[in-house]
Parts: sequence; C-alpha cells; structure tokens
Amino acid sequence: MRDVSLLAGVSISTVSHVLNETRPVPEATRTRVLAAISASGYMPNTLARSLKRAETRTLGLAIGDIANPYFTEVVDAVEEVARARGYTVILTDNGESAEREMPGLRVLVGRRVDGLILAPSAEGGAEAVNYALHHKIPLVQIDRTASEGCDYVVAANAEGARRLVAHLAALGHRRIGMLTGLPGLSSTHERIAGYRTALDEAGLPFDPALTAEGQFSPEPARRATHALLAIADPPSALFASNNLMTLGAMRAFSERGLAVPGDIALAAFDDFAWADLFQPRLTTVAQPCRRIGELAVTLLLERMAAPELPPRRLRLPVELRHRESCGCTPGAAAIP
Amino acid sequence: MRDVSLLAGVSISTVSHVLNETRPVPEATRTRVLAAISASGYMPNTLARSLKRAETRTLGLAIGDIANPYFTEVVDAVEEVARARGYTVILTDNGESAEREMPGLRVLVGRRVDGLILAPSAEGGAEAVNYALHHKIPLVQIDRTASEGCDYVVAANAEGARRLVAHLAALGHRRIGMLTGLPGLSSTHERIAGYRTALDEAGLPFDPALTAEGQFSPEPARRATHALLAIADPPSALFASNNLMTLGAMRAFSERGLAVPGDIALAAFDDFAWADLFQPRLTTVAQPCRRIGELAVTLLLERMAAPELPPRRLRLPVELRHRESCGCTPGAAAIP
DNA sequence: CGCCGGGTCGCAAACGTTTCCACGAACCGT
DNA sequence: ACGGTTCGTGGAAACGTTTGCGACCCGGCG
Repeated sequence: MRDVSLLAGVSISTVSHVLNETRPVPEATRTRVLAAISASGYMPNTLARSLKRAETRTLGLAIGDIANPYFTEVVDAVEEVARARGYTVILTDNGESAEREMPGLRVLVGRRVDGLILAPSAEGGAEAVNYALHHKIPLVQIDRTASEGCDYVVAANAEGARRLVAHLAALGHRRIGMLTGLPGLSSTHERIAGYRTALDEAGLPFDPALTAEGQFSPEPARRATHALLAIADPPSALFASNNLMTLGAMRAFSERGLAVPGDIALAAFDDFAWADLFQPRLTTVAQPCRRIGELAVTLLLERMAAPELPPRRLRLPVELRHRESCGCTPGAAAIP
Repeated sequence: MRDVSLLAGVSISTVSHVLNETRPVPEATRTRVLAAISASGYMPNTLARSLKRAETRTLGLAIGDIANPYFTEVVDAVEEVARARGYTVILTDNGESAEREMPGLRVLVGRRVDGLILAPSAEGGAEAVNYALHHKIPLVQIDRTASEGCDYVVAANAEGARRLVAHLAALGHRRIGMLTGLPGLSSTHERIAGYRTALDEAGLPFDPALTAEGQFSPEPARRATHALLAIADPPSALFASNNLMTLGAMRAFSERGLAVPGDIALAAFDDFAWADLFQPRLTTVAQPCRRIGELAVTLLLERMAAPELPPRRLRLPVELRHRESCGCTPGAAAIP
C-alpha cells in the first residue's frame, strides 16, 4: 500500500479511504489512486485488515464427514451463500470423533472466525458448543443438536422416520427392522423415536432384536444387516436411517442373494443422486440439505449482528420420495 | 498476550518465546508462563502471527464442483494431509465456470494462502494459472492441466478410456458410443483420445455421430444419451467418460426402458461408492482420488520449500473394476 | 479584513505478534 | 581480581492495515 501511495503521490490513509470509500475523496485523486493501484498490481492484505478491524469475514464450518453426500450438499450451500454475503468459509472435518473435534475447533477460533456452523459430535458435542460459547463465537448447530440453548437447524427426523415406517407397516409388514445411527446423536435418537411411534400407531410391538447399530456408515451397517437377517424371526422390511447405512444394507442383501422388495422391503432416510436408479428405485425421505445450509448461514449472520437474540430452533420438514423398494408398484398412490 | 506477560511477571517477548520454543527459557519461568496462559484462557492470534511471519499456513483449494464425488474425495484427502502437516485449507468452488474462478482466486491470494491447489476451468484455466504464478503463489494443478510448465497430478485418462473401450470392442461391439466431457478440459480430450486409440486398435472406424457432449454432468448427459440412441444406427455399447454422466446415461436408459447390458452395454470412467450396487454392477475405471489429493499436497509443500524445482508432471495409473454392465458374467476373466 | 466552515488530506497510534539487539548477572578460566 | 563467555531477559521495531485527530487551504460572510 505504501507503494501505491508513493506512486499516486498521496498518503497511505488516502489510499485506504478510496479503497473502503470511507471518506469523500475528490474524483481527481480517486482516479489517480485507482490507476496507481492497478499499475502496481496491489492486492490488499486481508490479514492486516482483519487484525485491525477485529473481524475476519470468515465462517467456520465443522462437520462430521465430508464424504457423506448429505454434508457435501450442506457444505456446497453454505459456501455459496457465505460467498454471496462476502464471507469465506474454512472447513474442518472431525470424522465424527470427539478427539478431532476440539483440535479442529481450536484452529478455527485461533483463526478468529466470525462465526461457526457446527455439527456437534456424539461424545464431544456439548463440550464443543460450550467452548465456542465461552470464546464468544456466534454459533449455529446443524444436523443434530448438543444444546437447546443455542441456534440450530435440523430436519424433522422423528417425523420422517415415522412416515417411512408407518408406510411399511401399512403394507402389512409386522416385523420391521431398523438400522440405527451413531449413539449419542440427537438425530439418531429422534429417528429411533419416530420408528417407535410408527410401531405404536400400527399396534406393533417394539422388539429390540429388530434394531441394530449401523453407526451411520456402510461397513457397520452391512454387518448389522447380516446380524438382523440371521435372527430366528428375521424382519421382512428394513428401515435404514441414513444414506450410508442404506449402502451397507444393500451390500448385505446382495451378499445374501436377497431381492428387494421381494425378499425384503427397504425404506431409507436420506435421498441421494442415485436413489432412483437402483432396481428397484429406493423409497426414501429427503432432507432439504441445501436449505439447511442456507438457513444456517442466515441464522448465523443474524446472530452475529444481534448476539442477544433468543435461540432459534429450526426443524425443517422432510419430503417423502415414494418409489418401489418398499414394495409398492411404480404408479402406486402417495403415502398418506 | 500482554495479559499473560503481566500475569506471569515477564515480558511479552518471553511469552512469545515459550510459546514458540524459539529460545531457551528456564523451567521455572516456563511453567509460570504456561500457568498464566491457561489461567487467562489465552489463545494466540493467528492473524497477527501470519502478518508478522508473512506466512499463513493456509492452502487454497479451488475445485470445479464439490458435489462431484471425485472432488469430494480429493478434498477429503487434501484436508487430511494438510491438517497433518499443520496447514488449514480454504476451499472455493468455481462451479466449473471461468467467471467464478478468478474472483475465487482473488479471495485466496488476498488471504495470502501459502500455496494453491487448482483444478483449472476450461475457458479461464490458463489465466488462473498465470495469475497465481504472477503473484508468486506456489501452485499445483489437479484433475486437468492448463499449463505444462507447472506441477500437476492427474489420472491416466487416455489409458483408462482406452482400456474400457477396448474391452467393449473385444466383446464384439462395433458401434460404441461415447459421452464426452466439458470441451476445453485436458481430461476431456485425453479420454476422447483414449477412445479413438481403442477404436483404431480394434480396426473400428471413428464415427463422430457416436459421440455426444455430456459436459461432465447429469442433465446434459441424459439428453446426449437420448440423442445418441435416436440416430439411425445407434450404438450397442456406451462409454460414459465420468461419474456424473453415467448417472445421466442411466436415467436415459431407464426412460427408454432399455436394459443394461442386454439392450446396451455400459462402461464408465470413475468408480463411486454405489457402483457395485446397481443391477448390473457397473464396470468402471477408478481414479486414485485420495492419492491424487495426497500427492497434490506433498508436491505443493515441496514446491513451497523449493520454488525453483523443475515442474513435476504426475500421471497416476487408474484401476479397472471389471463388473457386469459391460456384458460379462460375474465370474468372467479379467480385462487384459 | 478577519473569521469561520467545509473540503482535502496527512500523521501517527493502534491491532497482536515475532524477532533483532542489547543489557545485566553470574560464572568460568587465568 | 578481571576480561570474556554464557545465560536469562526486556525493549522496541516491524508486519500492513484502519481511523481519530488535526492541519492546511480556500471561499464567503459579517
């Protein structure tokens, strides 16, 4: 910047002021400065500016696993709206583990992010939230919650699970299995609650032997599916409570030579790009991933502007994608 | 930091030195300082440090589309090894368009990234590379290249395409269609070249009517597939030259009620998590995505250490995943 | 003619670090 | 006892900005 000021024959402060339009500067000098800027290939140093201004125009995004298409889409949306609002995002992936969560957070607060979007981990989530709050970093939780006292935007997990399982029950299935997620996550528990509600409503008993822990990822889900299928009175339908576990379940089916929905019906939480290309096409409930990301940024920006706002708790409706893996034929009526 | 120094009864410089272990400080004062640090909840300001040190320990990662599983995996790997080496990564997604590429780059250099990993866009890639070089930012290209004069790590595109198409030809197909990628990308051209090589080697003529532009994404690929299937003498086999286009092709097949491989054989560039769950399972060639990401970081760090190194051009071998969409039966012999 | 006000601008102090330089004390060998 | 070396430490400049304060010049008004 000194180069520019010398080149334009003005002071450093004047250069700064034309850059930020922070005080009137006559057209003549303005153009002179602008010319000097482009002549010298000058590029403002964001670090110095952030240091002085005590704001970085950076948002932290700490998620569980970027390889999960759900998070991928959220990230994409967050990045897009943040960019539109003049913010850059720094991403950290904690691999759904508490050990990597805190170090990641520390990096983010060390870099002085102006705000934080966090998918709190199962074991460390509460600590992570407190840490951010303690450092006075505006925070919004996504996908799951570790604290009711602070903003979040999540999907209607219980309701989505309930509808899927209710549909399976309506089709006559009496033994409906469930692949459950990572214990300790609010989303896991809500989906289990939805499953049980549907069972209750259908007059079906809850049998713990019909649920198996798939940890929200493919390999555990594959093993869990095998286990479920090996019991004395195995399920005739399976509810996979996220996208990655659906993958594992289908691998297990294929390994056992089971046909869907003939041998076993399948309904899954989370839609994804390929879900309608399988034979049969997958019946799923889709989360509004992009919307979740967009709202998370919006909420965060609002909170940054008004830290004293009461906590906003957003629970977005999910959308049922009724296809054939549940056992219905292509033209079947919509699920009530 | 001043707080800490006051609390510990030492000077600011001493605090800095215990923090960085940059000069010997006796155990007694050291512990006193450490105590003061944790007592005050002090967290070093990365910005000030970066400003002073003229390095940010930040890497820029500018990719085409984070929703593409290929890039997702690369991002994941890059993030992981960068973190292990003490670097943070800032991600920008240019949506495969030149208009968003330069602004994204400007943000990155404004934030003074220490190095850059770039998937150059089709139209703006060369300019982007020059821009980085002009600002003396160490750079490595991934996935495609806009400049031979600077490091890159890409896959063996031509070879992968050649092997897939050769296999289709060996199976007796005489009219093999191809969905081509975004024009202007080196990967697109290399895959086309591989396709033509295989045709030549099999003594098959190259018929332009058998190639259609799928732009590396689902919708265009779907339309392109329909177009290919509507010609007078349609292909009996299709080569989809990336993952997203495979999706589009399969949608088109399903819309036309075509069975794979009975009505049309399919072989695809890029493997992905669900590829072996389709009926039939997809025959693909897999890029070493994680390896690409890892090597990109490694090369970048090396170049940051030694800017004058001659350019390293890495072309990683691809791996054939021989399954059944090509028309082979499950136990078939490997592709030569 | 003096004063006042507005329009232009520059100076210099911060922001929180790192790092060079130098200073005092203690200790060593002669 | 004394110069020299080492050890432990502090002071202060610098990194590239932003911004409060005040200086200067000019025209117009009383």
